[in-house]
Amino acid sequence: MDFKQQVTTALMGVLGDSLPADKVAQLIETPKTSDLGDYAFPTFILAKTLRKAPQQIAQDLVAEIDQSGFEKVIANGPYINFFLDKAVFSDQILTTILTEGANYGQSNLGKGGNVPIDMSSPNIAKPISMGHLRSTVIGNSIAKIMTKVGFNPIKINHLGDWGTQFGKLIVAYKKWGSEAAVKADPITNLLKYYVKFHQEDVAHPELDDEARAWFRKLEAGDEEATQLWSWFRSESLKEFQKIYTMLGVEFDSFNGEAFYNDKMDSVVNALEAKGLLHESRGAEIVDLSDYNLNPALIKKSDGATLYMTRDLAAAMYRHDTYNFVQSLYVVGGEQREHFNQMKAVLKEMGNDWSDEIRHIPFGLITQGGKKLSTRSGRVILLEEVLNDAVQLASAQIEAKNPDLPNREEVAKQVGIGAVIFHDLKNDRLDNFDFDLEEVVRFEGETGPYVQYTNARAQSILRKANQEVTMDADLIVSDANAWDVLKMLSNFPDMIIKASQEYEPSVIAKYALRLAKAFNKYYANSKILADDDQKNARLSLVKSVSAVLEASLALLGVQAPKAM
RNA sequence: GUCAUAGUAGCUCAGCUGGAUAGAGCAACGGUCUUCUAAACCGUAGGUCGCGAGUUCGAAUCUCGCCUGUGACACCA
Repeated sequence: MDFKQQVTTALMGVLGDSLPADKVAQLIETPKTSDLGDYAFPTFILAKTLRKAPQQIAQDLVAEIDQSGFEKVIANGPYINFFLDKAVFSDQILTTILTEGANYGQSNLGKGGNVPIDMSSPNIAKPISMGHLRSTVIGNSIAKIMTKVGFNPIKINHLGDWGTQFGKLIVAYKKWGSEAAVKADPITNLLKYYVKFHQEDVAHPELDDEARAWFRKLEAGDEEATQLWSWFRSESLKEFQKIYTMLGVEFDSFNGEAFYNDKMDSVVNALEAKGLLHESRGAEIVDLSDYNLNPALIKKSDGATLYMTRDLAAAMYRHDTYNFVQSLYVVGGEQREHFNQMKAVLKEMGNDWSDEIRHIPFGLITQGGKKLSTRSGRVILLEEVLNDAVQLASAQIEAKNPDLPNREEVAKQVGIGAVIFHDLKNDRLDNFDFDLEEVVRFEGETGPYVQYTNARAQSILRKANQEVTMDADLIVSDANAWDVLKMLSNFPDMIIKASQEYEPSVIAKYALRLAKAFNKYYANSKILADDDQKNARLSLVKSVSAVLEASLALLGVQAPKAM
């Protein structure tokens, strides 16, 4: 039964023709606190047509309304407050969750449509930083959320595996590098060579010429250059894989920039054929003044292609390959203009599917208020942050629960869970200043708080020593349980909201509120008391755990059964 | 300068398709472990919702202007 529909029907019974049903449904709101009821209807809009004070209207309507099926319906000032029948609600929601299990909240809005998601995308030979973490975990969570509403996401790691920096890298490696060092610690040493190159080329500008020459060789398919490039790439990837494993993120494609090398000519040709390409200041551009945008640079004055060219090729490749219903790019907000340009160019080419391309921007991470950058040395290495977090979690377990079995495993789940959750709990667009203590906090509104709540629920289920049955009605009448039951019923709506807004924080905030409601119930009620509602209470605990675990899963956070 | 994005408690943020006394967490202060995991729970204190107009029965929420922060503004990605 749809409870909101029940309220709408009741209202329509007394409103007559004064308001259409969809308008009524739209006006029904959820009061801030349970003591004001479960649904409320404000009567202000009726004041004009009925020529009565809203307070009076509320009273009059309540007197006429059919209250059957509700616990009570009362007038409260200008509002009509509806209190649902708690027994019916309790039984219905708990039965639904126990029956559907992990499928609770699943829908098929997406009808199986393909949704490529451009995410993570680190640069070869450079370490993965906190900035990449955002794209990785946001993209991963969106993929899970999209799956839950029936889409088929395709996670694409658009690696930064091409560009002039590879010329520099090859020069540096040949001058100062060693195979053994790269094999032992690829990222650290490749980065070292790269940095040394930039130090040396100040005094020795001829290095830049060498680098350019090597990059040209690479582009021409020179065997040695290609072999080195491919080796750097695979060593880097191995290193990245360690971090992805820690984060529990998997990809469907690692087609990066290099993959589109042979696909750019056709883009340029197509633009030319449609007469969109213009020469300006020596470069080839597409004019976008109709869109109030700067021109899109397709070719540099030296004839070389650019980021835009490559992304256009990638966009078209993804369209042709996946026939997507949406194409997402989880990329920092500073690239807004770029994606607007890209969509505009595709549109100019006559591709109306360009409307289904969505840039999912996110805020910047700063340190001490300053932007991070590899060159200036302000980098926060993700691996270090994750390791620190695991260590802190381990210390926490030592202090709180030293007898816990498989402590190391749990420390990883909790430490890394804290980092991921911290990144996802706020609006994507919020900037945040990096503070390790803040990121790996275990108390308050954090991932570990949600995990801990679930661990407590699991602990009760273990101690109960009895299976939850659905033989009798699952009625939990405890007042403290009411908010928990209502929170449980909200989960499907939250998933839909999160999917429409591409906002994992919707799920994270929901999980926090559910956990909070459950902890309050837990602190005030004896769940394992032997009375006739014990089975019902256990079904509530089981449902809470199921939904908490499902929520964490949507965020890509693990849920240990004990911690 | 243009465009985008943000400004809510000491700090970090919810709330923003208009609605009932503006909510959390952290930090501070004070309570609760002989009873299901105290990574928890309860309480106290803390706010001109950047500023000023406008629309409305009603504005943190919508419109306009201003101030401040951040980002982007063609040959990087």
